Parts: sequence; structure tokens; C-alpha cells
Amino acid sequence: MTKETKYYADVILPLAVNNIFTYQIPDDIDADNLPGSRVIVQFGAKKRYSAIVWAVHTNQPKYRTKLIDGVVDNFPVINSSQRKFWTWISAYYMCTLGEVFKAAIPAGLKLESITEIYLSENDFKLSELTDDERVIYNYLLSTRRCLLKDLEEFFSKNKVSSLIKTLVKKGVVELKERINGNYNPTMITYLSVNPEYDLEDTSLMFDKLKRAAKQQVALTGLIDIIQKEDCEFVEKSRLMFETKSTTAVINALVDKDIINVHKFEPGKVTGKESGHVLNELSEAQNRSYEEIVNQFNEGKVTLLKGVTGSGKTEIYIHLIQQAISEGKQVLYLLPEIALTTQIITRLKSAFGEKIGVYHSRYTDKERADLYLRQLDSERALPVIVGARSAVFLPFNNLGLVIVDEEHEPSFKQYDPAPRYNGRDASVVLASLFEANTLLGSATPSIESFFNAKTGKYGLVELNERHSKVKMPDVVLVNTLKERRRKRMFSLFSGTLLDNMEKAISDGEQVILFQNRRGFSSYVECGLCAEVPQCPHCNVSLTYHKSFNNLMCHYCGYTIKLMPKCPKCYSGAMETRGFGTEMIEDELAVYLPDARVARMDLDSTRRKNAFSELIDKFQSHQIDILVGTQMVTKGLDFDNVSVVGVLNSDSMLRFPDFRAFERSYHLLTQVAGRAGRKREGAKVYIQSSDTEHPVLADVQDGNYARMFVNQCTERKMFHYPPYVRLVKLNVKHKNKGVLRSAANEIVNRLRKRLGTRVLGPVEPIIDKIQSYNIMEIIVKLDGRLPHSKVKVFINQTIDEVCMLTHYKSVIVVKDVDPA
DNA sequence: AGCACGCCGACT
DNA sequence: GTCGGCGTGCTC
Repeated sequence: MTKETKYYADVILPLAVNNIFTYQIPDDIDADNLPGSRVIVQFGAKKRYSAIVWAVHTNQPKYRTKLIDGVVDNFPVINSSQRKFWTWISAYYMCTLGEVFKAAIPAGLKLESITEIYLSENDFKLSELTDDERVIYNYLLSTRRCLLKDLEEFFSKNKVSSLIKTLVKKGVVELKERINGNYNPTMITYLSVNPEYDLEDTSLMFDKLKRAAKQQVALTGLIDIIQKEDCEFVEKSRLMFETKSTTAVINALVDKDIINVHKFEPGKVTGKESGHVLNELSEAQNRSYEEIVNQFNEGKVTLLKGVTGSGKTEIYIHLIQQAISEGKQVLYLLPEIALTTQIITRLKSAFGEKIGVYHSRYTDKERADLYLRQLDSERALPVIVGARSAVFLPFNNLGLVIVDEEHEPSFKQYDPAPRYNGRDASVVLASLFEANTLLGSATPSIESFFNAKTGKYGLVELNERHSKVKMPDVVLVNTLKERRRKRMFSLFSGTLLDNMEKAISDGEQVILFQNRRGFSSYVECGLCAEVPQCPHCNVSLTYHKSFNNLMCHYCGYTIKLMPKCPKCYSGAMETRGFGTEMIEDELAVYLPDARVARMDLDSTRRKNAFSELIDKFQSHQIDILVGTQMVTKGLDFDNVSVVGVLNSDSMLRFPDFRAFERSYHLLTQVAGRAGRKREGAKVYIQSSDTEHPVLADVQDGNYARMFVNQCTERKMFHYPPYVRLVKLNVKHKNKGVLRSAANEIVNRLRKRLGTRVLGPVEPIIDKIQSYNIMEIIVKLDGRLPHSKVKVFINQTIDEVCMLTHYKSVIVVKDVDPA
């Protein structure tokens, strides 16, 4: 007889390793049900991870295989569409499946072992221990067990591992690998009436409660809901709220066996639908809605270009409603900073409990709960609202994808891999389901508008503000001219100051925009002009007034502000450039009576700080709101009559082919904060070059002109949307090695790709965290299939990194860099 | 990504 | 001589 067939599983590990690894499936595990499930495997000498089974087969590998330790799930945690989606992401964005796994599965569902250290039962001679070893021995005597990192307070990381190794050899301690992370799904407690009682004749029950008034109230409430809603189970928290009962009252009823307690996962018990608020669409909105549906019917991805305040959200809500009524699921993507309580509240009022929200501010457990809920087709919510990572949630019946603010660069993830664009990935995800896709923006990205203009996407425009209020006037203020006329006061032009003052005295409000956080960009020696730099990254340190320190925004390096110049030892350090903090201070000088508040990453870090600020501004406890990017998103204030952009030069001069496009987006969005419900609001943009064509485009609200100019330029210089880019960041600690490695890569790439390879060049910031950086750009045009070129790039990088001198060269691949 | 091994310079 | 730094290679 032949030996029984052995089964093997190819698994992906949640690591940046390039390969799939094969483990043997133990006989007592059913191989057929394994694909897609999580299994525990040992990888390397001791670490264990939860891996995902990618495939099961009977081909015995040439090498020795380890056995799978155990199975975590008796069901697949990724479905077949996710499998296709992961494969696409890893090929398109040039990353490993392990990296996709890491990004796609919520942390709560990724298990990893930790090493625990125990004292051994064995006998040994204390005299054989060194002093250091005795420290660990004594520590363990008091704690019984500890982790490697607990010992790092006594010794360095390196020392700990070598000490432990010798202690194991001497038989003093034993190591155990324990799987960390015990995720328990959230359960909801429900109550029901014991079926032994008759709901029609309740006297039997109430007889037992003669002297318990509170219990009578609770039971009456429970029976009421059950009869009114014709259901079996009622959520405990709801009953307690509606009948003002305490847990003690409920427990008493449970003890008397009158009511029963049940625990279910969210979504297992479907309650009554709450009332939905679906606003009527205006005539213009309705026309757009119809046009979008027509484009969908032609099978086209559709771009909705609607000016700020045109009520795009209402159109989305109607489309979502339609998709739900057809029994389909909806994915609604927003940039992280636009996912405010305002938008979620609005959606909840329309769709109640049908909405699942998924973004980084949610806890691991909340995200794991939602992930598993979506995986279970019986419990899955029909609508998911989330940031880019929501594209990784399981869907089984996706019918509609909406990407709002599709032009936002933050849809692109930069670090770590997968460096994917949530918008583009969601378009692909939709295509896997043949779902409709709508991209929305007031100022579409050049790429999307190009796709619409060339007929690849459908285009629907909505140019009328819902409130019929005209777009605010944009005034360009030339800072050079004002300076010559002695009309610049610190950062403010006389024009802007006068108008802010007038607005405030008229009881109106002001928003000032400055695209940089911190008090000022840097400090400079007044004598020798020395600017303190980060020792690890080639950037000047940012001055933070509130901490009186200098900080590197790339690696977090922080030092106290030095009183004297560290180079010439005599000059005093002076602040240069300006940020939101400094504007706040300067306003106190020029408009001392105005109530000023600041909104940026620093001032909103605290939980609720963001909504508190908004409430304060809304209720007019603040006259002037100074902010960064944050003030441009979705804030809807009635009383703002002046919006000021203090420095548009820095963004327009940013050395990137997207600088003009970005500036247009940003300035138009900032301008959109003014006069959303009132006429006569004005936007003041300060610039040293008021003749700049992009400023004219913003002033006239002329997107089409900006688009045409940008396209002309990008066609000429071969930039997106005419080609696609792959950016390679080559890194090494040694500058010489880096240069020659980067040149080697470029030379090899050029052999096949010729002039489509640019570089290597030193980027503006050519050193981050002690690594020198060089940049290579590869342009993908129509001449070769992109997938083939990517394979070639990967091969070339692998070849070069195999060469003796280049083993420690790191190459970061960024496809479609933002 | 960890983790071990092995090579090197800086100390008792 | 040895300790501990870091570069290099491997993990089924």
C-alpha cells in the first residue's frame, strides 16, 4: 500500500518577505477547508505568526517543511474577491503579498508570539552565574516570569539576548513562546421573555412581581417592544434606557426565570429600521443624479465635478439609497481628515444602523469587529464609510463605490508599503464586482479629469451652488507692492488687516490659512546665518515656540533651543519663516481685541479638541480661526466673510510637477470656506507674484483653463496623465556606495527603457534618519506593457542588490507617487 | 520583519 | 584577549 498523501499549505506571512512559504498540514487538520484561513506557524528559530493559507496542494517541496501548529479560524478570513484584489495590489504597487496582508487585516486579527522567560526547575550552582546573570535570576525570583523587553531596563537589547542565551544553556531559565493577542468579538446582550410564559396572558408573570414596582416597569416595557415590533429579542441596553431600569432590576427578572439573557454578535439580531431622513434633491442635483445613473448604465466610472456647496453629498446619499434598495453594498471613501463627525452624523441620519465606519481613529478591536462582520454575509452592513484602508474590508456584493474629494493626495499611502492609492485601488475593486464607481470633487485631479475628457470616464458637472449663493470674490494682494508702500505689517498686508478689522467690527468671522505647522520654519543665527540642521536628516529643524525647542519633522529628533549660535558662539538665534503659532501671536499685536484660535495638528491632538474648536467658532466665541490644511475640509460656517491666505508663494514654488495643480486645489478649497450662505464674502490671497497664471485661474474659478495649461506642460515634459511614474528611492548610509549603486540601477534600466529613466538625482531632502537618498524616476508610456516593465524593474533592482558592494542598499518602490 | 552568525574595532 | 557594534543572510 502507498503511504497516505501528504498535504501542504502555501501561506503568506504578515511580513515584508518576498516569498510564499510552504508548511505541511497535519493529518488531523482538514486540508480542504484551509485556504483563506489563518493558521499559526513557526517562522524562523522561535517566532510564531498567524499566516493566511493561500493555497493547498500535495507537491512535496525539496526542502524540509515545518508542520502547521494550529488553525485559528474554521472559515476563510479573506474571500475570493479579496484574493484577486490582493494579487492586483501587490503586482501593481510592486510590493509583497505579506505587505498587503499587513495593511489589509486589522491588527486585532494578526497574531504574533512573544517570548516569555521562566525560571527552570533544574538545579544549578549559583556560583556559576556572572553578576549580570544573577541580576536576571534575582529579578525572576520576584516576578516568576518576564518578557525580553522587561529586562531592557537593566541591560541593552543586545546584552539581554546574549545573557538569556547563556542562561538557557546553563539551565537556569526556560523560554516559552506565547501567542499574543486574544481577540474576542464584541457581543451584544439581548433579553427575551421565557417562552414558558404566555405573552397574551401576562398575569402569571406579574403575580410574581407584586412587590417589585421597578421590575414590573421593565417587564411591561419588554413585552411592549416585543409585541409592537413583533420580535423575539430586545437589546438589554435599549430596554434599560427606555424603562430607566438598572442592571439590578433586570438581573432580578432573570433570577426569577421570567426573562432570558442571550449574547449575539452585532448584526445577528436585526432590529426595527429607524426612520430615514432623505432630503429632496434640487432640480440641478436631480439632473446630475440622472446623468450619473445614465453613465453607470453605460458601464462607466463617472466623475462628478461639483462646486463647493453644490450638495454633492445629497446626490451620494440618493445613489447609496438606490444601491441598498437593490440589495447591494456601498463603499464610500473619504480622506482621513474629511471623516468628521459632521459627515458621519449626516449619513447616520439617512441610513441609521446600516453604516459601518472604518478609519485609523478606531481601536484595533472595533476594526476587527467590523472586518469580521463584513466577512459574514448574514451580518454584513450594506454601507461602509471609511478612509483609504476601507478598500481592504471584505465585500460580497459590492454595487457602488463613491470616492469623495478624489483629488486629495492623502488617498495615496506613502509609508509603509503597500504604497497604494485608495482611489485607484477602489476603482479596481469596483471593477472586480462590476460595481458602479463615482469619483467626486469640486476640483478634480488632472488625471481623473483627463480620463473624463478622453471619454474613459463619464463626466457630470454641477456648477450651481445649492443655496444659489454666488462663489465669493477672490482678491489677489501683491505683497511686494504693499511692502513698497509700507503697507506690510509683519505677515499681513494692509488690505487684509483692514478687511479683517471691518469684518470683526461688523460681527462677522475670519478664517486665515497657512500651510505649515509650528511657530516658524526654522531659526537662523543673526550673525553668521547658521541654520541648525537635524543630525540624521538633511533638513533644518523646526522651531516650536510652546516647547521652546527645535524638532525634526522627519525623525522626531528634538533639542532645546540654543541661546547662542552653535557655530559662531556669539550670534543670537532669530526665528525665520512663519507658521500658525506665529500668526496667532502677531494677530494679538495688530488686532488685539479679536478672539483668535488655532486649528492644526498640534492644537487638535487631544480627543474632542477638533469638535470643541468647531463648536466654539460656530457659536461665535472666536472671531478669527487660524489653521492649516484642516480648515479647508468640509467645514461649513455661515458667518465667515473674510478668508485670507497669507503666503501662496511657498506652495506655488514647490519643486514638483504637481505644484500648480495642488495650489489650485488648495486655494479653491480654502476660498470655498467663505460665504457659503451669505453674499459679499471675500477671499484675500497674498502673493509676491499676483501675475501667476494659477492665481488667475483660482480668481476666475476657471478650472478648465488650469487643466488645459497643465496638460500642455505635462504632455511636453512627459508627466502624468500622459505617462505613469514609478519612483525608486535608493538608500544607503554611505554616500559613495549609494551613488554608484543608483548609477548601476539606472544604467541597467536604460539598456531597455532608454530615456524613460530619469536620474539618479539627490532629492531636496537627501538624507533621512542617517540614510542618504537618491531618486530614480521611470516613466511608463504606452510603448511597453506596464506590468512587464515593473517585472523588469524588480529584476534589475534584485540583481544590483545581489552585487557584493550593494547588499545593504535599500530600494523603495513607489508606483504613481503623489 | 526578526534573529543568528560572524567579522571588526575598542576596551580590561 | 573579550565585548558589543553592525553587516549579511535566512526563514518553509
